[in-house]
Amino acid sequence: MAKTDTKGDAARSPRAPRKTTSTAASRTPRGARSAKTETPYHHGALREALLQAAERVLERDGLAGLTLRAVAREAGVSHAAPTHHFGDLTGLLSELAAVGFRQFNVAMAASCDAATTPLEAALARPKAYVAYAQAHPGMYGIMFRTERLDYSRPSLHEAAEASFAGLANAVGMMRQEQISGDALTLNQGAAIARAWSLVHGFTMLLLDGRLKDILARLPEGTTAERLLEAMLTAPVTPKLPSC
Amino acid sequence: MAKTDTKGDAARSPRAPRKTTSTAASRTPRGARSAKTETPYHHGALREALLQAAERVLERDGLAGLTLRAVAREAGVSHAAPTHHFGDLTGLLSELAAVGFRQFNVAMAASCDAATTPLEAALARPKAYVAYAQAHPGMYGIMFRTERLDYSRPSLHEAAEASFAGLANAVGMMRQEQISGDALTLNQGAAIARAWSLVHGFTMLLLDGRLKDILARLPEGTTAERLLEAMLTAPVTPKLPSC
DNA sequence: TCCCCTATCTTTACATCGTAAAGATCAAAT
DNA sequence: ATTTGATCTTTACGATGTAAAGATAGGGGA
Repeated sequence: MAKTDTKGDAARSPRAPRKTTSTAASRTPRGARSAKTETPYHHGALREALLQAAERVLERDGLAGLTLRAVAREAGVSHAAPTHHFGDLTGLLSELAAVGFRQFNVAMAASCDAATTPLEAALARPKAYVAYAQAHPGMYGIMFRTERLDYSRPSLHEAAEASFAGLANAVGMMRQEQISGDALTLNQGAAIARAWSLVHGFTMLLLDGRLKDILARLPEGTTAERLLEAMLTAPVTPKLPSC
Repeated sequence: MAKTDTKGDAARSPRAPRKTTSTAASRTPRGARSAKTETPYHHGALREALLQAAERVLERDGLAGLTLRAVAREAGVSHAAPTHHFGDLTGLLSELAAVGFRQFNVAMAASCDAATTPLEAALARPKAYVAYAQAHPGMYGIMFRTERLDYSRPSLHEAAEASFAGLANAVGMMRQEQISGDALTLNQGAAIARAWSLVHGFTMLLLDGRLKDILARLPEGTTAERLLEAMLTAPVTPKLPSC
C-alpha cells in the first residue's frame, strides 16, 4: 500500500489558445465578450466544438486515436471537460454516431435526387451507401463497428431509425408495395434483410480490405464500385447444392 | 518532472497455483517434473495455455474484457508473459483469430457433410456461418470486427485464406463452374461478393441487434434462421427504381 | 560432471486512458 | 447585489500496453 501520489496527471497546459475553427456563430455566445479575452473560462459552445473536434481526430488518427482526452486536447479544453457534456466515452461515441447517421441520411437522399435514369435510380442508394463509407471510414466504423453505442439516447435512436426507415421505404418502392410500419410478411422482411445485408456486408468487407483479393483477380482496372454494380445487377444463378 | 516512482504495479501475486485445465499433454512438458512442484518457473506450454485462456476470457467477459493482462491473469502467469509469445496485443488477437478461423472452417465442412437433401446442401454453409457467429460472438468479433489484426502472420493468413477458398469453391459449385485461383470474370467475382456480403452482412446486423426490429414485425415466432432462409431462397423482385 | 547459454518467465517502471470528485469561474435569476 | 447552478479545471486513482532488466532452469558442449 502506501499510495504516495506521484505526478498523476497535469503537466499538459490546457491553456493554449483554442483552435476556434471560427465557423461563425462559434465564439461570442451571448454577451459579446469584447477583445483580449483569450479562451474564456466558459467556452460557450463546447458540446458542438467537441463533436467537431472528435470528427477531426477520427479522420486524422482513426478509430484507435479517438479518445476522450484526445478530443479534449483537440478542442483545447481540459481532459475532463467532455464528461460534463457526454457523460462518458460511450456518450461521446453515441452522439458522434448520431452525427454520422444524419450525414449518411443526407447523402442518401441527395443521391436519390441526383438520379435521372431508372437504372441510376435503382443503384443510387447502394452506391451512396458504399461511397459514404469509403469517404468516411472512421465515421462508418463508429456507426457500425463499435460495440460501445447507447441506442437509448434519443438523438442516436432517431437518426438510426430514420436510416432504417429510408431503407425499408426504398425496398418497398422496389417491390411496389407499401411497407407498413408495424407488420411485415416474411418475404418483405427477407427483402429488407437482403438489401441491407448485401450492401452492409459489401461495405464491411471492402473497408476491411477483404475484397482486394477478388478485385485483383478481376479484369484489369475493375473498381469496387463496378463490382458493387455487378453484384446488384448480375443474374442470380439457380441455387444448386454447394456442398 | 520529478517522477517519484509510486507503487507502480506488482501487488497482485502471480504465484497462485495455475489453473492447469489439464487437458492432457498440458503439464509435464519434458522431464517428468514429479510431484510437489507448484507452478514451475517455466510453464512448458504457455503459448497454447494463453490462447485457451484468451478464449475463456473472451467468452466470459466479451471483447472489451480481452486484455493482455486479463489473459495472463487467467492463465496464472505474470502480466508480461504473453509478450514473449505474441509480441503485443495485436499478436495475441491475430493468433486467436487464426484459431477462430480454423474452428470456423471445421464447422463449415462438418455442416456440409451432414447435409442430406439438395436443399439442405444449398443452405448448409450459410446456416453454419451464422450459427458459428451466434455460438461464438466474441470469436467472430475478433475475426471480423477488430481492426487490430496482422494478416502478415502466416497462421492467420493461411486460416483466413482457407476460409475464403472454401467460400469461392462453394460459389463455383453453385454455378457449376471451376473457379480458377488466378482469374475471375466479373460475374464470378460478383457471385462470390454477393454470397459473402449477404451472409456476412446478415451476421453482423444480427449480432449487433439491428435485425430485432425486423424480426419483431415478422409473423409470430419467426427466428433469425428462418429469416436467413427466406433471404436466401425467396424470389428476388425485379430491380425497380427505389428513389 | 560441470558450466554456460539461451529461452522462458517475473519484476519494475512508465506513459496513457477513463472516470470520479472537488475546486474555480461566470452568467443569469432572484 | 447576492446567490445559484451550469460549465470548466485540477487532482487523483486504478487499469492497460509496452519496454527493459532481472531471475530461473533446461540442455548442450567441455
